[in-house]
Amino acid sequence: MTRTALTGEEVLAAAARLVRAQGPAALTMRRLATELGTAVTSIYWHVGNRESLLDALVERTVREMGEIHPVGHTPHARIVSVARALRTALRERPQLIAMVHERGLTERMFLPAQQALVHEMHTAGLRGELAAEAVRAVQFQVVGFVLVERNRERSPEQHPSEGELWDSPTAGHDPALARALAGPVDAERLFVVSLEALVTSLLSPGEPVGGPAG
Amino acid sequence: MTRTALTGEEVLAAAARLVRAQGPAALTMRRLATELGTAVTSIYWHVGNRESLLDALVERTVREMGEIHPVGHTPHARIVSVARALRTALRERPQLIAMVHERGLTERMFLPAQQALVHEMHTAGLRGELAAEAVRAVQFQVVGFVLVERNRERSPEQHPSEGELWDSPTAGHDPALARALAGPVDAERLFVVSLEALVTSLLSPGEPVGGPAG
DNA sequence: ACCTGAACACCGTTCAAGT
DNA sequence: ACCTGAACACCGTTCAAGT
Repeated sequence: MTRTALTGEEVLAAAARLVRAQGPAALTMRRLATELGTAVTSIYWHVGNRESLLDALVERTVREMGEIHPVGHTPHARIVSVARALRTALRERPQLIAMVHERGLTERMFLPAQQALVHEMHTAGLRGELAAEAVRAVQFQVVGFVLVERNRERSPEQHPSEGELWDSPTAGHDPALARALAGPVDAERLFVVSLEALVTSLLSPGEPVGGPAG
Repeated sequence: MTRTALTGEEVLAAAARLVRAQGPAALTMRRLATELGTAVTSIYWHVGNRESLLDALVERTVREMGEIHPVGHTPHARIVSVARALRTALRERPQLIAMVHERGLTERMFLPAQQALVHEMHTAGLRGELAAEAVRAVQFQVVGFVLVERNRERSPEQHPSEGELWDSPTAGHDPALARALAGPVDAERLFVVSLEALVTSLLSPGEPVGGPAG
């Protein structure tokens, strides 16, 4: 019945388990202590206060997000593949990613992907500010999309749902559109469509960046 | 010194003031009561518990976000103007928008803009599923961008900043790119660039949607 | 109809005291 | 070096009691 000495790693693992299973609100110091079979105050000795525990948890998630490998034979395809891989990785850890986002480490998390993207932009012939802008555009696109997507999934029951809101009168006599907007979003498809549009535009050197104002 | 009878509106206004001034964490029932000069328990009579108070607060924000007027002479320009107006409105209420997002009412908030966008897509000749997809692509783009943007602003001091991370070796011998990625983001410009790319692609009927896979 | 204080079950955190 | 319980200052919420 005597437990082996508590370690910081052990605390972290239990904390991650709690967050994954019941969300970040369930991660209280007292519950964690019960889970570990120790006094609340022992946790403080190993990982400091709750704030630094969350920091460590998020740090670990950022490390886990490290690897991405572009695939495909053109810069366009390879950029799209990085973006898709990133989306997948983000979607596998929804609560932890939300915590990373809340704590402002989204950029750090994105760095390996950013480096891969830089390489592809160079291959595609982009340099300097133009390449930097292209990299960031893709980054914002992916992270933003995943945040919105996740939000939609977490709250499938909007109080007046899109479905109820998009009855025929408001849809401008376009029943197919009304049906489409009332139905669920094909997020995968929407993601690829927007991404393709963005990447195509970024890699075409003809258009002046900033585009026509109207 | 006797205060006039407390009203639900009064409670809501004080709550909004607290959130705006000190963030959502500062909105505790006890602090709110002190602010209002009443007992904590009075608040419960007027607005129910904390959860429903936050609901009401968010509801009010969604209502406030109602109006947007497209400007410009082409559908392209008018769509871009709606997106920009929306971004501006979202950025004026950062904490409240975060709360709307957390509570899953982002869609409801976007509805008036969505209706305006549908109109413009129709004018541009898009119909049915294609139009619906275009509307949603713009919606995801704007909301996602603002979420990322807001996150970056809230945490300007990344522990290893992008600046430190992008020293010359990692940047692939492109000092201008390194400088650009190390510096601050021109969010306005990035927003417009990505948006222009997206809208241009959505409104061009030549390209098959879904694009080349690589 | 509206307001109140007391009480309950939770929090995070500190600290002196143990081994 | 590691663990503990007691104590403090906070929470949200309920409820019986007041007017």
